[in-house]
Amino acid sequence: MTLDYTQMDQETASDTAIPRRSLTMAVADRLRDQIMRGEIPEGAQLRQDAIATQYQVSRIPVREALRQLDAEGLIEIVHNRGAIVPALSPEDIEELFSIRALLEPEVLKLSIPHLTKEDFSEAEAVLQTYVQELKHEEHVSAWGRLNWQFHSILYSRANQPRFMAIIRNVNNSGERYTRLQLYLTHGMKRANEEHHQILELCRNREIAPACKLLRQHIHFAGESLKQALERKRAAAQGESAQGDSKNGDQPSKS
Amino acid sequence: MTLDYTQMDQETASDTAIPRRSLTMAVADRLRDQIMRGEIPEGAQLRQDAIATQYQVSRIPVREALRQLDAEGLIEIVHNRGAIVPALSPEDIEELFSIRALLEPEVLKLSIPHLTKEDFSEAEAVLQTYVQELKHEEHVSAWGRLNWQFHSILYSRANQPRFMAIIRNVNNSGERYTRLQLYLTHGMKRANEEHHQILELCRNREIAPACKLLRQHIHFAGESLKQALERKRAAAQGESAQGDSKNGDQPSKS
DNA sequence: CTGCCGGATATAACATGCGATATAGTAAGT
DNA sequence: ACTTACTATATCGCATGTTATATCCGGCAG
Repeated sequence: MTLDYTQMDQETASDTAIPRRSLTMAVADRLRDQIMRGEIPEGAQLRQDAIATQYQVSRIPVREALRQLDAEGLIEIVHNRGAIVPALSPEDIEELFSIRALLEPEVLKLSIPHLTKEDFSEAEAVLQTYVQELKHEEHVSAWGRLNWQFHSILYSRANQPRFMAIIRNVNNSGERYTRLQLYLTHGMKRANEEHHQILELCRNREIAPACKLLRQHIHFAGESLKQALERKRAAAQGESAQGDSKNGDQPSKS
Repeated sequence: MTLDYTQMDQETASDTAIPRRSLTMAVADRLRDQIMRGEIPEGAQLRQDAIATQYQVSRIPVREALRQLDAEGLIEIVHNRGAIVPALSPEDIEELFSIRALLEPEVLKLSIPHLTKEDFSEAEAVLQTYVQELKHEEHVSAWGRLNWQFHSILYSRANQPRFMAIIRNVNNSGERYTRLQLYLTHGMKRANEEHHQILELCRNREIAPACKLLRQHIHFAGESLKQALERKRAAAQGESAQGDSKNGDQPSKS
């Protein structure tokens, strides 16, 4: 996977202009970010022309970016019918978190022995930022990123790039639902406490307990998210057939 | 006419969507197959123009197919410099099989309760074909496919598409090295015996033993492949050119 | 003789245009 | 009035042409 991990947030502001480097990559990053933040809601169909004109590029980079995202599992491309952001079923959520619960403890196990003090303080800083952001409800989308940052720091010393690529993709696929978890504030609180506990166990190099707690942590997060999703779907069932306007910040066309 | 839409020979019944093939998909399948069979050797650089003229298509489908394969982890695209088939290090092999050893038993556990008699007989047939093919050394490339067929049949009832997608990709990434395992004939024999044992355990619905044996089976296969690869690399160290048997029809610059 | 710089060439990245295909809307027939 | 078939439009897919960038080679200077 040719993801450019080095430079992530350099072009966050510009809406239409794409900076240098590969246009395809830039468009893919942009769309991925928008999907993960929920700005492109589930079920939305991504039309190549609209995206191309929006980003001031031709349709070729857009097409390739869409194919990239399709391979990452973020969208689905159907022949001659465009790409859509699939709505994840509770079963999908369960499966995603099962994969996480399986892979991430294994990577953590390999990483813990090589974690440095700098890693720990960095993770600590992320957790503090996390607490700060929790106070502002409007920063929901930041939570998912901070969550991933914390986890990925802990895994960073495992030196298992393929594991990490898979884990990253799986996390991305579900991240656009993290805003749902805001509804269960106690769930977030619990997650935060577990994060601190996990970090402490890693500091003490208690590998097995840390991995076990991590597995439980992921499992619980998946369960609560699954339930939140089921509630949301049940609530959306009663409403109109077309009016899912609660996430009305969709950009696909204007 | 090098490219035929109509012939969709592969695809075991695991895929949900079996839509019409686009040129991009066809090219991607072709290239993926060639890479997995080893017809495109490691280190070869895939030039878009050459592939396009070879398959009688334009460069656009080729580009998109390459990007697809890149996202699958089969090749690496470097900006403005084309795509290459990466040479996997022994550590890569180890990581790939670690992932398999982690994911596949979990899927098998979920699948076993729902396996039918038809599944068992189908798997049995694959194993018999496998034994047949082993006698002909020239059919090495068939072994990888049969191996995957057998495994995927056992997992097919788990109904975990994302697990399966990951497992499939991980298997694909390493499959072009299965020919190396031919060198250790006893390893193949052992693999065959283990396959039969696993199948028997699945028949008796002995979930835990089956999963445990599967894990060991994958682990052993990875270890032996890793050792074979190390031997090959050590041998290739002396002679800069190693004669790969069949790559006469490939766009490799020389 | 060697190392650096600049142009030529090859190759990938991107844009535009055209043909193909699916969906929707309308009209006609039962 | 309902269903079906046909047409029109919007969108995707592929081809060809153009631009940008990296590599390679040769000349010039030190």
